[in-house]
Amino acid sequence: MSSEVQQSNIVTSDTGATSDENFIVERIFKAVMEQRLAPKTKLSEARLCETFGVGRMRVRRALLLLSSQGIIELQSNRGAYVACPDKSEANDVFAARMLVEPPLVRQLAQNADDIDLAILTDHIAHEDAARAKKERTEIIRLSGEFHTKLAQATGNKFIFRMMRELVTRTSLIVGLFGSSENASCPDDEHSNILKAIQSRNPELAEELLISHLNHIQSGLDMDARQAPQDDLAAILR
Amino acid sequence: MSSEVQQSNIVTSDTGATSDENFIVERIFKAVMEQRLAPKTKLSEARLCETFGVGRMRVRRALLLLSSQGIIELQSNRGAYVACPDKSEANDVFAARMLVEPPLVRQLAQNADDIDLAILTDHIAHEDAARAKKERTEIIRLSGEFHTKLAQATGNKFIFRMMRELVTRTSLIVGLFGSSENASCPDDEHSNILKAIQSRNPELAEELLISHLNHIQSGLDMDARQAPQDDLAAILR
DNA sequence: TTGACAAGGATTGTTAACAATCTTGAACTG
DNA sequence: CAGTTCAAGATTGTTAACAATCCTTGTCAA
Repeated sequence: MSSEVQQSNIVTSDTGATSDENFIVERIFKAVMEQRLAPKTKLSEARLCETFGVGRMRVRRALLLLSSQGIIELQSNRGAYVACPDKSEANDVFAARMLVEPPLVRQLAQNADDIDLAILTDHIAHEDAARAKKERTEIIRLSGEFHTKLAQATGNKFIFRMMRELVTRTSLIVGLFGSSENASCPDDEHSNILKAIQSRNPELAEELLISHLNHIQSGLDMDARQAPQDDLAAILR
Repeated sequence: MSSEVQQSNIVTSDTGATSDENFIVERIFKAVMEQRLAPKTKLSEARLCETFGVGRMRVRRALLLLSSQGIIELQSNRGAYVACPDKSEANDVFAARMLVEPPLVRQLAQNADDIDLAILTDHIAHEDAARAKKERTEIIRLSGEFHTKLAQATGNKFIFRMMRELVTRTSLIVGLFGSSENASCPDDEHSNILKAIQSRNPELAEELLISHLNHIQSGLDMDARQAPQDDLAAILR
């Protein structure tokens, strides 16, 4: 495990591309992740240009990158829309997480160093604080980020990228199929998973994670999809 | 498990983007995968334009996509170069595969249907044929593709994408750090893994896969890196 | 000979105009 | 009134010229 992880420079997200479009990508990515941009929302080039004060080329490149990550969908001659996962895709996302995440926490329970654990502990504190203040978007963001940080704690950028994609998709899915209450993860499950990792109990950590994922998935209603639209680019600040 | 998998339309690689640049991406991707394009090779826009008979914009978009997949590296004002993984990245790739692939084959041993197994069996036959004829690039291609097809057999596009990225990186790494002999996977290990899956023996399949990955990794010399260069764009046909 | 320096050419990055496609809405027909 | 057609506007796709940067090469001086 690495100590540089929390610096978030070593294990970071986007490869290639200049910093300008990475900024746009990150902003939109984050907005989707926090469910501030609903699926099917149209992202027009002109709007994004003025929002970010940047040329059309940069916006187009950013959109291309986002589409390659599955965050948005590019329709030919029709523009970019926030991705809208369907039932089957939702199942795939959870299946993929069920495959990857249990071995991940198992490994963390065996190998995580103190620095990683400190970061995660710190994160849980933030989550609790946000929950206490009932800050909806903050709760959503931190809930997803916990899982991302688990991956980050491995110090492995491939694992991180995989998990980041899966967690983002999960956020879209929960926004689409979840009831307003369980928009985030159940209260203390994250904390319990971390405790299992800290007490170096791989089996327990894995078991808790599996039931955690099951809780999230079972809180979804795969048939009734949520209100599709809403649009403001002021969402992007 | 799905029956449409081998049609390779359901679980496919690239999201978004028009077909033209996907063609370019696929061509370069494949060339890297088959070790016909060595790391550090420069991919100049002009060259690619004439090679594919396409405008500069298409090429630039393709390069951006390839860089987002980590296949190439975009250097500001200096152009695109085939990615050149270092020692630490190589270790990360194998660590990620060790995390993902064992549960994957375990799951296949439990759930793979006859169609999936038939595809894999067929693949092994092709591999053997290529080996018999000593067709180097074909052997390399099929060796990697076996692992990709394992992922494809799950019918899960996220798992597929993850594995595809990892396998491609592995190909780069083996080309860089491997001796000329073990450029591909050891002879009958793929076959044995498949047999374990067919006989519905998850533990054995997992065990064989782990030792298979270990064989590949231990055949590498992480310190002596290979001849860096060679360039022709006729490589792309 | 070696090194620094500068000019020219080559390559990449950016912009703006143009072309193609889609969307909107009003007029028209049945 | 419902449905269709068509034209104007809006949006996206493409191209070509221009700007900026990098690389090469030849010259010069130590």
